[in-house]
Amino acid sequence: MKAKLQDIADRTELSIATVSRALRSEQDALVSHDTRVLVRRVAREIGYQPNLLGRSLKTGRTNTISYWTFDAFSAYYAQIARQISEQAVARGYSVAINNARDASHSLAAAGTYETDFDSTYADIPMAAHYDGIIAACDVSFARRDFALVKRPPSTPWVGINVSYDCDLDHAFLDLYDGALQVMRHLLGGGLRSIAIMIRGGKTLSCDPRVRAYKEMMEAAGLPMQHIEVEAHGRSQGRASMVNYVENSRALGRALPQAIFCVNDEVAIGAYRGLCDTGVRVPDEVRLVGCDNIEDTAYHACPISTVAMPVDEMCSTAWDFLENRMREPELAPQQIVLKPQLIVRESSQF
Amino acid sequence: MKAKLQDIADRTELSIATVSRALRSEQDALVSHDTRVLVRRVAREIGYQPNLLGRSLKTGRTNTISYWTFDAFSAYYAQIARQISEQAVARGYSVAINNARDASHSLAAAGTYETDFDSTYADIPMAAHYDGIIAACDVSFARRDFALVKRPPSTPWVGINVSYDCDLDHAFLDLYDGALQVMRHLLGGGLRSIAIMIRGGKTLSCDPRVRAYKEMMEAAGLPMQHIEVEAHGRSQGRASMVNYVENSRALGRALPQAIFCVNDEVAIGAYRGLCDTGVRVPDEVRLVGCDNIEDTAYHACPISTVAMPVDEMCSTAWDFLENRMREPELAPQQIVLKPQLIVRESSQF
DNA sequence: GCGTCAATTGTAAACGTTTACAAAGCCATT
DNA sequence: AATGGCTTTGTAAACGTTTACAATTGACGC
Repeated sequence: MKAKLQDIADRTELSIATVSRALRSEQDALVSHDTRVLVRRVAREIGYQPNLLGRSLKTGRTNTISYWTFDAFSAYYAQIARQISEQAVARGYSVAINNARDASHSLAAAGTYETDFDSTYADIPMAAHYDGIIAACDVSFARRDFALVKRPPSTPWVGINVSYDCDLDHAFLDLYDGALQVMRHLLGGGLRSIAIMIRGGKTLSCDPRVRAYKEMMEAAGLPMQHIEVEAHGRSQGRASMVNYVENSRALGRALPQAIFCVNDEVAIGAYRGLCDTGVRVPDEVRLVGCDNIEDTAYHACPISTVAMPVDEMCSTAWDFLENRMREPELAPQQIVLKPQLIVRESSQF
Repeated sequence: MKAKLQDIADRTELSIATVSRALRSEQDALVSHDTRVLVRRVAREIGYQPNLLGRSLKTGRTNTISYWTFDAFSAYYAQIARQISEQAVARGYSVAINNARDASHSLAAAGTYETDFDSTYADIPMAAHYDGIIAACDVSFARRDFALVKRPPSTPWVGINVSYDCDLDHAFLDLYDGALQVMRHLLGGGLRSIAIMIRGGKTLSCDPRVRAYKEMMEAAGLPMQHIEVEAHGRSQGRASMVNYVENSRALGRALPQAIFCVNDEVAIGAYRGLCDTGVRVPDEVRLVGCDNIEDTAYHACPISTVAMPVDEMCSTAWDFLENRMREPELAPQQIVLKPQLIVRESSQF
């Protein structure tokens, strides 16, 4: 079967302990030079690979962290997952992606992410022995106390993506500020009729983007216009947009001059919906998305969006996590990163 | 610390073996009903979670498989990764995504996937104890013998995505057939000047899409036209397209009537490149991509593409893998799945 | 020749499980 | 009363490491 320490010990006529030391220790410490060379040669010859289970069981360290998320594979979240992964490899860790969507197919099918961490993160991620956790949470989660999330006690834990006003480690994006930039841009262009396109329910009441939108509209003395989508994907954005335009025409209601979409996928869907109904972008309706996924820049009419400092967020989160693993009693480490509005043709004046 | 079997044993005044049996065995086998109930109650009370490392070390099973890939997070591959993940959860497994790109930052940055499995899959995935491996390989790999890939000996292994003409388990996509459909469509529309847009080098000589393109063009007595891209991403597609159009204009050379792009990202980039240079799609140039990533359907001019049966491929691969784990001596299990051309506006006549 | 020290190696326990085997208890059959 | 079989439980070894501690060796200074 697979080679183990004992096999090397047999062949070299050394004890298993010496073999272990010869393989692990840096330089020629703890073991003579000749032994070191011999052991390593034999290890290579018989293709020895350490059994990580045995090692981890003894050391209590797995060199694996868990990335908890609601959605690892759609464009924006995939950027984050990729970054977390690459950082992991660079820092000598493996990462297990624990995707809440996987655990709830029906929810995934419906495209809704209103998932309960406690119920979907069932036994496997809880029982597995991770050295740390990076959790990217959803906006729908915002009102809950991050600290209440069920997780292995005393496992180092860092939150990313969306803010929760808690005193745990986190590297968050300032969605509120991003939305302010969008609204200043649109209002600054002289627009008076601006809608926001986002899911209803809990998300609507919690989302910092909605808060920024509301405040800016109220400050300008303008009424709020909410276009609802069932979920934050392309298809829902398109369906909702087509429906909205047709209704507006039936009612003789004017379309808004601009629509601020909760994310780029919805914006892309809305864009296509406007194409479907023959509404010109940006002449009749201006469009702004959020997240800066790659595709926004490639449309015939490139779509304005808000760029998120994903790389910085992820590497900071990793720094925080490594600090916490080294020094468990550290004070909470927190950073809130500013996004950056990117104006493209879809909202140019 | 964390609760373990011994803690339950102490509290119930049973032996550790009985506790283990009470927790694991189905029904009331091997253990009396009362004991079973008692043990489970105490386990819940003290929040017992089994230590997966200890268990796996003993049983030799980790209930984890590895997904080997060159790129887990771009749109098309993310679809596959998601499907593999969801299937894993549904079947009671965890999946570790071992991404070759993570291991080679420079390559990732360059957007080139010409990575060597042997060198990038270094120690971690080799040493980790996986029950099985699903490997999604790249076209650039096509000429090599799949069987030569370095991997833990005797670990069940299934190949997906691209064919390698080997006798190992695989669930492959018939890219050749997909490309035939594209070429029949374009030639059937009466076009005479058709280019293919793909990376040069090894990829160009190996790719079954190129083979289909060549054969069909030769059969029609038409010359091959190759537009090279540096890598198979949007930005490279755009840059290459802009460059090609400008050169053509400078040389007074006519543009091809259609371009068959190696994948959708390149097609989207090319589409944008044609917008940049003021070339109309599909009136002047027709465009066909490959993979059917979601974005293609949402552009102002929806892009024709080839839909891959990703879900079927992944669930079949999982079936194969589970069969192989159960029955190591099974004959090679193989299936080659047909893609399906989707004609959209970008190549309508 | 003896004690001290450093360098190297070995012994054995531990990490938390699972499981083969043995043991004990009980009941029914002879 | 002895035998056999069934149910339930316990004992102990094993999975492959790491590491505290002990042991051995040789060199060296006195």
